[in-house]
Amino acid sequence: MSGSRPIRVLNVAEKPSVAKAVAGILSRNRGLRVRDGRSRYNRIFEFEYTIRSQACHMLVTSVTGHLMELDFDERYRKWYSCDPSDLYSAPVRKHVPQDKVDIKRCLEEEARKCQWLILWLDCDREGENIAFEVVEVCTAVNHHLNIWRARFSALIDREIHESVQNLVRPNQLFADAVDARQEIDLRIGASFTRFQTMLLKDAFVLDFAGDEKNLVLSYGPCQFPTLGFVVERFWEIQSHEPEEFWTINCSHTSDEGIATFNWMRGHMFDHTCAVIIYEMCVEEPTATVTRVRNQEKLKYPPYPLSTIELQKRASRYFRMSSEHTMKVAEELYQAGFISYPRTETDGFSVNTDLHAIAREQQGHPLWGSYAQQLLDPESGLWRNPGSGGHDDKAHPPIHPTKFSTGESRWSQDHNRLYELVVRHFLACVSQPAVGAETTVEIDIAGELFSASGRVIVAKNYLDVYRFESWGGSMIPNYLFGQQFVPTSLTLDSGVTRPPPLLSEADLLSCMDKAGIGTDATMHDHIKKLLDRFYATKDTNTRFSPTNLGEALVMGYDEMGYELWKPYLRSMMECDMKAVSVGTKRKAEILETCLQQMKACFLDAKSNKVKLLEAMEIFFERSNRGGGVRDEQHDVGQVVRSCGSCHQSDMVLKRKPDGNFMVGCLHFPQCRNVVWLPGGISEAAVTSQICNSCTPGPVFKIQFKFQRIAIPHHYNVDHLGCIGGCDDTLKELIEICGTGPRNPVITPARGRRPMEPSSNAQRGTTRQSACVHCRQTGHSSNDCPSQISDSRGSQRGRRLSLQNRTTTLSCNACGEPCIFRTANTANNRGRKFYKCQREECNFFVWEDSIDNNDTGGGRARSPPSRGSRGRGRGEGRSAPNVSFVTATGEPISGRRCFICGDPSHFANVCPNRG
DNA sequence: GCAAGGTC
Repeated sequence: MSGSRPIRVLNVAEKPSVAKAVAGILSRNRGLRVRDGRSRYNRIFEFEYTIRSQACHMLVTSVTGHLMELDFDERYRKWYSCDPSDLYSAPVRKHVPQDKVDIKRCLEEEARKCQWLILWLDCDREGENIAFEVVEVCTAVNHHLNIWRARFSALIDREIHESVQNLVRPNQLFADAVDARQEIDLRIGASFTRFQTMLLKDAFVLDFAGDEKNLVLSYGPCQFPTLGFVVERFWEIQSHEPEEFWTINCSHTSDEGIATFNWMRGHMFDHTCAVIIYEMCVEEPTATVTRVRNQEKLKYPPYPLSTIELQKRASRYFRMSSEHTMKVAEELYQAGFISYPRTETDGFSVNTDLHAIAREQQGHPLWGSYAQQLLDPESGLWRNPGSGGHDDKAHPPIHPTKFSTGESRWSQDHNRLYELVVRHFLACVSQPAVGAETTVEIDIAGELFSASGRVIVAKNYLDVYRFESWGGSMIPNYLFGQQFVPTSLTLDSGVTRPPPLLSEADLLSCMDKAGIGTDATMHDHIKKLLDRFYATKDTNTRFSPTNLGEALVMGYDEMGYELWKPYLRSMMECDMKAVSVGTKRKAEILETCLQQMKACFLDAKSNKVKLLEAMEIFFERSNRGGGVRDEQHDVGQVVRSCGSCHQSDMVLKRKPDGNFMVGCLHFPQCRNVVWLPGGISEAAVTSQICNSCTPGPVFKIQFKFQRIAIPHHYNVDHLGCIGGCDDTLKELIEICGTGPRNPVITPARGRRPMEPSSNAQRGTTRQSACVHCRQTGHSSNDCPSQISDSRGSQRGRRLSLQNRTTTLSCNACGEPCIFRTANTANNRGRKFYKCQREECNFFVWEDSIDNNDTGGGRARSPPSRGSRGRGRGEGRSAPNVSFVTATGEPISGRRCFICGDPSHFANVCPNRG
C-alpha cells in the first residue's frame, strides 16, 4: 500500500446516510464535493484522503439495501408452469430488479475508473451479502479492482478513521449463509404458497377478501410461526377451564390507616381445607406481628433503546402499531432528528459522547430543566447507562440526534415518538429510582399473612420518564411482637381466568425470543398476518386469528407438522450460524434442508385432505373448485388416485360445455375418465370418504341436479360416489346420459367407469355400515363416536363445538354454551360446556348433566367439587340446593359451615363473629 | 400472484 500518485477508490455504503456520514468524517468536511449519480437517492461524495501513506481520490456512494433479488428461472415463474414440488429443484438466479438498475449502472461507471473498491456495508451477515452483490457488479466491468472491506461498529470519527486504516477482505462465509437463507426461504415460501392457494382458494367461499380473485394464501417461514403464536394463545384461551379457588383476606384499621394482609398461601383450590383453616382463624383471631422488614429498593431505568423496544413501548404507551411506529421513526430519521431506527443494539459504545446528546436537550420547555439537572455534576443524577447485552455491530441504540420542540409538519405521532426517544435517552443515563419498602408479616392461628407498603424516596429517572410509574402505598407502623385483632377476616372465592389475547408487544416478544424475523422485518410479518386475512387486531392492540388463520394452522397441525411453530426458523438460523463460522458448507445445508422440506411438502400434499377438512369447519364449499374457468390450468379437486396409470390423481372438472367429468391429471398420457350425468348444476368434492370403494380413498361428490333434468322422485341434492358403489348415480346416468359428448357411458380402457374395480367389495349394500361404530344411518365422517372421541385435538374440539353449541344455555346469563375439552392435568379429555360470553364464568362438566337435560334445555348449576372427584364431597352426591358466593354467583351443593343455612356461605353469614 | 431481507 504505497505510492505517490493518487489512486481512485470507490467506496460503497449500504445506504445514502452512511455514505454521507463516512464522507463527512473522513474528509473532515474539508474539500468535500457532492454530485448526483444516476439514482436520485444515491449521491456521490468526492474528496482526497490518505490510506497508509497511499494518496487516494475517494468516491463515496451507496446502494439502498440489497442490490439483487433471487428468483426462479423464467420458465418456473408462472404459478401453473410446474408442480409446486418442482420448485425445490428449479433453477434460481440472482438479478438486479428494475428499480435498482440505476444504482447498478452508477456503480459500473465509477468502478471502471477506479483501482480500489472499499465496502462500507453494515457489519452483519446481510451487509456482507450485499457487499458481494456490489463486488459482482463492479468486477464484471473491472477485473483488476482491489477489493477491501471496512469494519466499523458506529459512525463516529475514531471508528471510521481506524477502520479505513485497517481494511480487511470481505467474508465469503457470511455472504454464503445469507445466500442459503434466501434460497431456502424462496423455495419453501413459493412452493407452499402456490400449493395452498391453488388448493383452497377456489374450493371454498372466502368472501371476506372483497376481491377473491387476487387472494393469496401465503406461507412463509416467518409469517406462519407469527400466526402460530396468535393461534396458540387463542386456543389456550378457548380451552381454559375455570377453576374455583379460595383465599382468606385480612384487614386491620387503626388510627394510622388501613393495612390489607394477603394470605401467604395465596389461592387454595380445596374448599374443605380453606374452610377448616378459615374456621381456625375465626376461632382464634388474634394476630401477632412476626416480622417487620424495612428495605431500600431500586427501580432501574430501561436499557438504551433498540428497535423492538421502541415498537413495544410505542404500542404500550401510545397504541401505535409496530408498522406505523417504523414508518414515523423512518421519517424522523430521514429528517435527522433521531438516529438510525433499525438496530438490535441496546448499549452505547464507550466512545459515544452521551453528554453532548443530553446537552442538546437543555432548552426544551418540557424536559430541558431535567437535562440541565442531569448535566450538573452537583446533582449526582448522571449515571453511565447499562447495556442489555445486544450489539448488531452496525448501529448504536436509537437516540435523539437533533433538538426539536416539535416541527410544523409533524403529526401527533411524530411528536410522541420523538418525545419517547428523548425521554428514554435521558432516563437511561439517569440514576435509578429509590424506594423504601416495608413488609409486615403476621400470624393468626398458625397461618401467615403479609402486607407491604412502599414510599418513593428519590424519583430520579422517573422524573423524566413519565411513561413508567412505581405504585406504592403507605402502611401503618407495626412492631415486632405487637398483637391486634383484625378488623375483617373473610373467606373469599374466585375463579381462575384464561390469559389475555396476545398484544402487539407480546407478539414482538414471542418473535424476538424465537428468532423470528429481524429488527427491520418483524413489523412486516405482523402486518402480513392482517393483510392476508389471517388475523385481526382489536382496539386494544390484541390479536385474534381469523377463521382462515385458524383453519390453516389447524390443517397443518392435524397433519402432524409443526410448520406453524418457530422450530423450522430456529433450525435454519442454527445452520446459517454454522455456515458463517465455517463449520458447515452452504451446499451441505442447502441440500439437507431442501431435501427435508421437499419430503415434508410432498407429505403435506398427500395429506391435503387435512387442510380441506380444517377449512370445511369454517367455510362453505364453493362450486368453483371443479376447474370452471380454465380447464388446462385449473387443477381441480382430487376425487381419488388414478387406478389406471397409478401416477396421478383423478380430479373433478367442468368442461367448457358445462358438463362434469372426473379425469386423470396425467392426461393425455393417461386417458382414464369418468363422465358424469348431464343436468348437474353444481358438483364439489367433499371430504367424506366412501367406505366401500377401493383402492381408497375415494372422496364423495356433492351434486346438485337441475330439477327439470331428473325425475321428480329423485332428490336434486345427491352425495354420490364415482367409485362404482352408487346405484342412484348409475340410475341418473342412465336417465340423463352424460351430456352431448357421450350419450352412452364410455368406460376408459374398456371398463365401465361406474363399476367397482376387480378387488372391490362387490355387492356392497347402498346403506353401508359406519367403519367406526358398525351402525348404519350415518357415514363414518358423521359418526357420533368420532365426534365425542376427538382425543382433545383442535379439530375434534371445533367439530364438537360446531355440533354442540346450541344444546345448552348458560345458567347465569342465558347465552348459549360452547362445548370444549379440558386440557388440564387433572381433567384432560373431560368435556365441559362454557358460556360463550368470555366474561361469564359459567361452566358445567358434561358428565355431570342429567341425560334428559341436554335437549336444548338449561344447564344445571356448576357441579360441586364432589362431582369432580376431588375434595370433601368425593363419592357423595351434592345436595340440590342453590348457594351464592360473596359476589352472588350460584354454586350448588354447599352449606354455610357456621349456621348450616344452605342459602349462603360462611363469609357472608350474619352469625359470623 | 409466492419468501425474507435490505432499503427510499
